[in-house]
Amino acid sequence: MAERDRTYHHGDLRSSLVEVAAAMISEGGTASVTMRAIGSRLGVSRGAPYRHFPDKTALLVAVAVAGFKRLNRRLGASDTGASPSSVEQLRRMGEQYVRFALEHPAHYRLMYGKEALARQDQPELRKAAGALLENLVDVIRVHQQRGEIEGGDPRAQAYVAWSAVHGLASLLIERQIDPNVDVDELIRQTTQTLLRGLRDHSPD
Amino acid sequence: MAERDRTYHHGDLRSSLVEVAAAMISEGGTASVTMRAIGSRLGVSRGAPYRHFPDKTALLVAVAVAGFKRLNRRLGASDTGASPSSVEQLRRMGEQYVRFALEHPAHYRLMYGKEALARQDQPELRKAAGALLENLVDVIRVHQQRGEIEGGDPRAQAYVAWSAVHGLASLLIERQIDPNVDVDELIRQTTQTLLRGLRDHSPD
DNA sequence: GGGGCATGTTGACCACGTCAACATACACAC
DNA sequence: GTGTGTATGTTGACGTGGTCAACATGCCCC
Repeated sequence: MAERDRTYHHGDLRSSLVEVAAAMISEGGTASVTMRAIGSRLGVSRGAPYRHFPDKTALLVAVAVAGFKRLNRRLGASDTGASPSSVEQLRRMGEQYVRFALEHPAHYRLMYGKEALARQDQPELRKAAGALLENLVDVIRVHQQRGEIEGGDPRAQAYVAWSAVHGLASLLIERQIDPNVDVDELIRQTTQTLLRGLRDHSPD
Repeated sequence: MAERDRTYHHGDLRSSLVEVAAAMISEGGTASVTMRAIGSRLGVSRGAPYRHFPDKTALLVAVAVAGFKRLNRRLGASDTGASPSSVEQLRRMGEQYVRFALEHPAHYRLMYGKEALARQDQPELRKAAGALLENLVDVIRVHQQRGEIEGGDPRAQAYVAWSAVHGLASLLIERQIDPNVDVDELIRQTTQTLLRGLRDHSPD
């Protein structure tokens, strides 16, 4: 993957480490990611990563951050999509979100579920996830101004929307959902319900 | 905790193990749960648990299952609540769900996020989580019949509802949500939005 | 062309899950 | 009661993995 020639000094170990760790997570799950294994895969010793990350957790944080950035980029793409017409745009964002999780389940799990990462407040992680939220808030604000979504605190609405898609993604990944269910249809139904709920109307 | 007298044979190690493991998870997180530590806390050697569980994962599964049962019981309580009047009942269920997660974050995390548990299809776990879903489906069906919720596949709607509360619970636990946000209000808003979305009306 | 810092290596340590061999004691038959 | 078999608990050992300290290497800049 890394195009560097292999001298004694690797050249760009740090980013290679993140890449390889991410790949290994995707292939074999978090359990298969071992400092020794990562090193050996890069033709480097087990100790080498410690020159770039204080410990394994820090490496995993970097991987998680990279995941958030990728996800963010992907959502951005569907954001500025062809026709920024109706609520359809928001729908598509939600869909892309879930799809990302389904395509990279282990990576997604790391981004969220990792207790070890959440335990210490990792500022980088927080920032990456925060960026995601900010983008969502912006999009919601736009839709509010168009009157397509009920007024009120856009941040709160963003949290609600995030909850919906994250919850669905999470349940799907953890196989809590009957495999016979039509996933596409379920995604559509979820975003549909969410958007209906966010649309202004009705008494209470 | 366990009231047994400590002879050589513990008497009821199996359930004590589950209890203690659950307690340790709550107190120190999953990482603190070690076969050795569990044993020592029960005045028993590190090998003893292996007479009751084939491996650590099996023990954790038992803990997770216990968690699902507790959660289920709690939701059941709010189900048959005083006034089975309006959609308020559903709202309360959602609220209780999230509250449970907030009160037992590590336990909740174990119930879902544990990759190791999900990886092998643990039938017991599946059953316990399935029971949760079934109850939710039932409640939704009732509300459908009352016309308080749009018709359609109640199972799909249950998944949508589950996604919403699970997502919110998960984000809260993983501290992805700004601590300055009023949690109660956010919970209310989430269930509110969800129920609006599920209510029948409007074109599409 | 030499010194210093960044980077990589190796040996060692400890914690942990797990297994096999061994110990104990309770239950039940006689 | 006595004996024996099975369930339960213990201990020693092994392999894996994260991590640190001591050492090696080589790039960069004067």
